[in-house]
Amino acid sequence: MGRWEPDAGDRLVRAALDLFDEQGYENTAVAQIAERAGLTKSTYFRHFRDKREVLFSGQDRLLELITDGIAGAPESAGALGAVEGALVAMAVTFTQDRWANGPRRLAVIAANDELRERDALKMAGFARTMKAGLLERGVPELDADVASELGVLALRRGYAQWLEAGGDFAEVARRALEEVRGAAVGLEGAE
Amino acid sequence: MGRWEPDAGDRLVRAALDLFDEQGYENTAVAQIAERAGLTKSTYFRHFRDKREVLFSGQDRLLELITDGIAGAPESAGALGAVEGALVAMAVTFTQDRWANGPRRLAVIAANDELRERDALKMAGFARTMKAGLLERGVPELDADVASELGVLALRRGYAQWLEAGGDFAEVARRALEEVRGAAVGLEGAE
DNA sequence: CAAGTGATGGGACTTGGTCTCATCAACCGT
DNA sequence: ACGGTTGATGAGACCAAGTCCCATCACTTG
Repeated sequence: MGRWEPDAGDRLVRAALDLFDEQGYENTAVAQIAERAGLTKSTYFRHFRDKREVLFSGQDRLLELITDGIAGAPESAGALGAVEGALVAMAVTFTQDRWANGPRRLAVIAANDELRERDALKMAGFARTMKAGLLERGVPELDADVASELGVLALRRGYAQWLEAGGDFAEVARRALEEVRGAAVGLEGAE
Repeated sequence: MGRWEPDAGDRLVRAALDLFDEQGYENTAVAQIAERAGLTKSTYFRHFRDKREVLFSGQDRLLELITDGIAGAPESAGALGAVEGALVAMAVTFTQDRWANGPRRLAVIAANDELRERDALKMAGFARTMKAGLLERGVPELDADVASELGVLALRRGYAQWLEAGGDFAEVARRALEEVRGAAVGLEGAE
C-alpha cells in the first residue's frame, strides 16, 4: 500500500473537511482538495466516486455491521431487539479516528443541500439494509418497515446525543432506541 | 402566460419521462430533453433547477399541503391524528393530471441512484415539514420525530398501494397510517 | 537486472449548470 | 397606429464535475 506518501484517502478527507469548513462546499473545487492533499484530480476520483462522497467514506462498512448485528441478535429477540443489535454493532466504527471529525462533518453537511441529499440517501440505505435483515429473520414486511424506520431515527438521535454528551455509543444508542420505542407505542389512533 | 407555445414545463416533463424511459436517465442529456420539447437548454434550466428536478416538480406544493393539513387538524387530535390530516390534504394533488405518470415515474426513479438520492431528500423534507407542524401544535419533540417518520412511511406505503389498486387516495393513505400505527404500538422492547 | 504491478500524473473530452446579452411576441398607454 | 415595456425564450461563453486513456515512476519479484 504505502509506496508513496501513505494514507492518500485520509489526507483527502482532511483536506476536504478543512476547505469546506474555511470557504464552504460550493466554493471549493475538487482540484483544490487534491492539491492541498498533495495529489491531483485524477487521484481524487480514484478514491471517491464524486465530490460529495469524501464526507461519507466508510459508510459501506456500516452496512455490513448492520447486517451482521441483526443476524447475530438472539433468536428470541423481536424486530426492535434485532435493530438494537445493529446499533450496538455500529458502535465500533463510531469510536475510531475516522469519526473524530464528527461535529465538523455534521455542520458542513447541514449547511449544504447537495450534502444533505447524499446524507438522506445514506440513511435510506441504512433503513433498507435493516429491513432486509429483518425480513431474513422472518419478520413480517410491515413490522420490518416500521422497525427499520424507527431504528434509523434512533440512530440519528443517538448519534447527535453522543456527539454532544459523549460516553459509550452503544449505550447511548440503546437508550435512544428505547426512547423512540416508548414514544411509538404511546401513539394514539387518529380518531 | 401563454404567449408562445403554452405549457413549456409540462412539455419538458413529458419529454424527459419519455427519454428516460427509452434510453435511461444517464444516457439522456438535458439538451436532448429540451430539443424534444421544442426548447433549448437555457429554457430547461429556467423551469427546473437541475436535471433531476424535472421528475419532482410540484412537490413544493405538497409541503404547503402538509403544513395546512396539520395545522387544520382538530385540536383534540393527537400527533398521528394531525399527520393523518396532512396525508388527506395531499390527496388533492395526487389525483391531478400531473401524477398520471406515477408508475413510469416511480420506475425511472428506482432505476437510478442519482434519482433515488433526490427522492430520499424529498421524503426527508416531508418529514421535516410534518415535524415542524407538530411542534407548532405543541407536540413534544420526541413524539413529533416519531410521528413524522411514521407518517412518511405511511405516505410511501399508501402511495404504492394506491398506484397498484387505485381508489381514493385519502382513504388508502388513512388505512396505511392506521396499519403502520398498529405495527408500531405492537413493538416489544429489546430485552 | 529485466519484467511486472499498482498508485499516481496529465490532459483531452463530455455534460451539468451559470451567466449575460440579444430577440421577439404580446400588452399598454397615448 | 405607434413606441415603450414586459416576460419568456435563444444563443453562446464559461467553469467545474466526472470519465477515459495513456504515460510515468516506485517498488517488487523472478
